[in-house]
Amino acid sequence: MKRKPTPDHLLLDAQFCFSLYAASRAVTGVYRPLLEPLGLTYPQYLAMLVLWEKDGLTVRELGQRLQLDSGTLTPLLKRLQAAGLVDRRRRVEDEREVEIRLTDAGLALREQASEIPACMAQRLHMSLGHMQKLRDELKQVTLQLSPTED
Amino acid sequence: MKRKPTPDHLLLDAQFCFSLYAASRAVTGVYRPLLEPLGLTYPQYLAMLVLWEKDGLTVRELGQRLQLDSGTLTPLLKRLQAAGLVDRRRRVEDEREVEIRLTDAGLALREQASEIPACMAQRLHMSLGHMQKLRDELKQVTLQLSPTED
DNA sequence: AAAATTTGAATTGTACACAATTTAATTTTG
DNA sequence: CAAAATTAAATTGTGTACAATTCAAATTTT
Repeated sequence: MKRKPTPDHLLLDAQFCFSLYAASRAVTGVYRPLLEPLGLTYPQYLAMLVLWEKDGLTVRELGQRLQLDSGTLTPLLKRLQAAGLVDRRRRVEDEREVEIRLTDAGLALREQASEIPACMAQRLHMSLGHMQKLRDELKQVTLQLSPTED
Repeated sequence: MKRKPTPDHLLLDAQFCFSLYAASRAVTGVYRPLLEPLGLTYPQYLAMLVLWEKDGLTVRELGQRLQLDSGTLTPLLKRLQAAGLVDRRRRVEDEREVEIRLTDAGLALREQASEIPACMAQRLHMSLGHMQKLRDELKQVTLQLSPTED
C-alpha cells in the first residue's frame, strides 16, 4: 500500500510565500540588535520612520502608510509614548482622531537611526542597484495583492 | 529655526526591509481566506507542507526547516493536534524528542491544499519564471542573513 | 433637529514570533 | 560511574498582527 508522494508544487522549497516569509523574519532578526540600543522594536522603528518623514499624523494615516490597523498601532504607539518618544492627543477639529507627535527625544533619535540603513545594506552583500530592483519588485507584489486591486 | 528634513535613506519608501515586511503580510492576507476552509492559519499550513513532505519529524527538525523555535511551534502543533491533524509523542529512542505524525485526516487534507499554490500564482499576475526568480533571490537574502553566515 | 449611518480609536480575543528560563533526558568528562 | 555539561521541549513574558466588537464623535438622512 504505497502512499503518493507530495506533488512538487506543494514542496516547501517551491513556495514563493515561504521565501518571502522566511526572508522577512530574517531581516527583522538582523534589525533587532541594531535597534536595541535605540530601545525600538522593528515595527516601532517603521512607525518612527514615518513620523520622522511627516510628524503629526493620525493613527489612521500612520496605519495607511504602514498597512496596519488600530488594533496593532494603538498598543505600539502607547509603548512609544511610554518610552517618551511620541505624544498622543485627540484632534480638536475632530475628536475621533488621535494625532501622534514626536517629542524632542523622538526627533533626536533620528540621528542614531541614521546609520542603520547602511548597516543593513552592507549585511546583505548586495549591490545598491539590485537591492532597489528587488525592493521595487516586492512593492509590485504588495500592490498587486492589495485589496483594492481586482 | 528650520528643522532638517529626513535624509533620503531614512524614507519609508526607500527601505528594502519595509517592502519585504509589507509584501509578506500581504501574501499572508491572501492565503487567509484560501486556508480558512481547511481550518489552517498560514504558519500552520507551512508546518503541514513540511509534514506532507516528510512525516514523523521532531519539533526540532520541523523548526530547522521553518526557522521557528519551540516557543512558536509547541503551541502551534498543539492546535494542529487539537484539530485532529497530527499526533505528538515522545520518541522511545530519546525521550527528549517529540515526534510529529500526521493523522489520516492530516494526510487527507493535502488533497484540498493541492489547489492553493496555483490559486496564489494566479493572484500574483506574474509569470512562473519571474516568480521562481524572485523566490530564489529571496532565498539568497535569507541565506545571506542567516546567523551561520559571516 | 432627531434618528440612522458612518467613521476613527480602542478593546477583546486568538495566534504567532522570539528571548529567556525551566525541566527532563542524554552525553561528556574527570 | 557520578557530576557536569549539553540538548530538546515546554513555559513564561513581551510585542506584534488581525478579525470582530465597542464606543464616542461626526455626518448624512429623513
